[in-house]
Amino acid sequence: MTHNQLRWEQTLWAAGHRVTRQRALILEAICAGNGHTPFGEIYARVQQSDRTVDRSTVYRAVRLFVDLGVVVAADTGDGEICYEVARLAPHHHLVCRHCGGEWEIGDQAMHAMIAEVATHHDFQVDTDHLVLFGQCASCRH
Amino acid sequence: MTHNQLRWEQTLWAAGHRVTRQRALILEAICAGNGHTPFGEIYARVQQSDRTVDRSTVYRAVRLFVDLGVVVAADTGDGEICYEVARLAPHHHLVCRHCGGEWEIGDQAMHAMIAEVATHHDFQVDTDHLVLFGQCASCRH
DNA sequence: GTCTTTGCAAAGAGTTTGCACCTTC
DNA sequence: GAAGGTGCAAACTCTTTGCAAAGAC
Repeated sequence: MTHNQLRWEQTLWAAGHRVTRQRALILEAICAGNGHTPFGEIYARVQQSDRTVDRSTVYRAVRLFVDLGVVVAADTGDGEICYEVARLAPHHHLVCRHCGGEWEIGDQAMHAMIAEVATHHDFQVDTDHLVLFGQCASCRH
Repeated sequence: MTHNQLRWEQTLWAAGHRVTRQRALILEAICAGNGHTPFGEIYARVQQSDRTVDRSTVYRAVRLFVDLGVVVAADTGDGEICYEVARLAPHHHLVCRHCGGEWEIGDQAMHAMIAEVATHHDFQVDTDHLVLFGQCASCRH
């Protein structure tokens, strides 16, 4: 939720980029959503704080954050790319097809799957952000 | 590879749609790729058979096929939506981050994961098409 | 003062829509 | 013959780029 200020500022600085008010606003907007935030929503949130920030600035900042690894780009499955601040522990999302609800889960559930794929297909799965669709408990009743 | 003619024609017909030459070409183009086919490639293949078929026609046909369940839309992860003819058995894809290779796997590997999510999160995963990223055997050496 | 970043405007790619004509049934 | 599909053109959305002015350091 709160964006570890020191960290991203250092990361930018170390890569030779400047720390600006706009970039702070944009990162704040990405943090504001507790899950995945599509581009349009990031822009909308930034606009609420400062109407003068341009779309192109948001595009450039988001791309920069992704390139630097401060933000992770994930893909909700319908082709819409969503953004989220990078975290240490890999995690995944459950999305209900019916109500559209989202839940976050750890990656314990993936361990067995990853092991199976490793042995049977000699492939090292390295997915830090899966989106699994299905039906949530309430929608199933 | 071969598109079960009777089946899709019946499906269209049953839903009150017409079977046309263009739709046949478009479905053939989707089948032509043995894996995921992005929109641009579908269009390109259709164009090779018949230059007069319009882009909008391909868009409309693909959407219709997806709506009717004849074709499945999947998402390779980078925001590009790919299409594939629907099959009975659910299956998933492994994509190597390094060489870009693609492998198809069955859904046995998912069973454990699905069970885990069902018990721990009370969520019925219903994902018929996952794309898992990682490193293939050759690229790991 | 230098070098990056920003806002603006314009261009570009990808996708959708309206409509007159054509095709399927 | 009626209902639905097609091609064409235009519109629309989303994203990127060039450039002069503003801002970070």
